[in-house]
Amino acid sequence: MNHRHPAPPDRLSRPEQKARTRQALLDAALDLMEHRNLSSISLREVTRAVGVTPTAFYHHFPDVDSLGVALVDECLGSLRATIRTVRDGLNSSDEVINRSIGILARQVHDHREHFRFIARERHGGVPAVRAAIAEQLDLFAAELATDLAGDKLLGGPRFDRWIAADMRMVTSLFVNHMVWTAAALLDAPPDSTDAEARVIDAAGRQLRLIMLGARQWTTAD
Amino acid sequence: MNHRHPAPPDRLSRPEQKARTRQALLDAALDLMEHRNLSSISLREVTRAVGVTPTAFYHHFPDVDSLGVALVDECLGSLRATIRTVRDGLNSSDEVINRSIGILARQVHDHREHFRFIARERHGGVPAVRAAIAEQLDLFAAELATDLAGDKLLGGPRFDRWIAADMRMVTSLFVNHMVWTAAALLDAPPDSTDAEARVIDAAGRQLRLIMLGARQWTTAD
DNA sequence: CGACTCAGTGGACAGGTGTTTACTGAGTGA
DNA sequence: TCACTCAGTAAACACCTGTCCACTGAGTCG
Repeated sequence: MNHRHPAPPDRLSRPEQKARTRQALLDAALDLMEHRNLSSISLREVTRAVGVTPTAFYHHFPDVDSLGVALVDECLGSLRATIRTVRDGLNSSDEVINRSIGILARQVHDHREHFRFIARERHGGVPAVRAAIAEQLDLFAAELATDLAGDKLLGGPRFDRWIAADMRMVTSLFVNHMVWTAAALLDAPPDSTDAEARVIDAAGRQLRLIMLGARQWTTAD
Repeated sequence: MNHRHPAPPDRLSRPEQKARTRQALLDAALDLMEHRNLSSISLREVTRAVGVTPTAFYHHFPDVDSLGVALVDECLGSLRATIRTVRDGLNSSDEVINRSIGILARQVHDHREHFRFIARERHGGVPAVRAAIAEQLDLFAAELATDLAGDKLLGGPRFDRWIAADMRMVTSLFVNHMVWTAAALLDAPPDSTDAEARVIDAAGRQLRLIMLGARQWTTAD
């Protein structure tokens, strides 16, 4: 038997238990935000849903806004990671478009709450949360810029020749389109594959049209 | 002197007074939403700001959400009217682009609260308000579609030949871009003409790129 | 073992909330 | 003139909120 006891078999260690409660608070908040707003859910509701005392909340977050910031990192961080793992193997630009939208649609389908939260709070919420979202979206745009500049899209625009300012304007166009597409997918009824397909089709056309414009773009200030 | 008294000179008639209070409630709500959210302002706050009893509120709106719906009509209705009055006299497509963005920028500059409200509540808020916003934006897209199809843009895409589905996808692209541009203008500090100019410049480039793509677009399903 | 840490408890606090009820009194139309 | 309408009042209602306080007791470390 162990004469030291750093990790008893069934009972959880203290930091483990704390992390678990913290995660439970995050999950509960996301749940409560299905039909509502970060600023319209109360600290007490969240703790009630988890099954702890209101006071216990303060051991994890100074206030509800900070919990919101943590949620932003959880939601967009995971999406960014997912996208990073599948960014390679680019071929024709149409293929890239279809693939990207497919990934986005799957993510929205699997993590509705995450995207709903981001769409809700992007312009809607507390300054701190908005800033956190803006920061993550800027990271998206920056990563997209390096990917586009580095890789060769067969039959697509020669992004490697673009000046920085134009690069930023086109990546922000893509990122905004992504966020808008996610929001449109959320507005579609969750079970109707038909409505979802329509949104995906329209989004694909829009991206193809933008790509067409980018190919023609002469990069002069 | 008047022997009938339909409108006494200094005192206001009853419906006038009622309309005035109603408008005061709308204005006060918009004011309170400068840093906050429709669902996080309270009925009592609004009435307090106007200087009437909480109970008086119910003579104008059944609840705060309905006030929100009324605000949507006020904000987007006025913008739609403004745009309608200046939609004529189109020339080259670049000119149209610059003109449209100019109008938008001026409107945002003059009615910050209106656009802030729309951006906040578009995906953020109560279902009724979101629906009202979506309806108004669809109206925008429809009007834009008829304008584009009817007029001849010199050097621009021949929109009059497009099929309906593609027309919808491109107008929704424009409307979304408009909303996003408004939001970006709001995020810029209100006094800095420099930041504002950068946003306007980027938005113009994006629209020109989209127009370039539209010109190339072959309308096949 | 024994001292210490700290996640979570339970109760109380002052203050704000939406909505109800009965009322007042100026504006109004016959 | 006179009865009626109805925007706004005043007080009370039960309820929920964030935060403070002193506390408990299991996990942890020397």
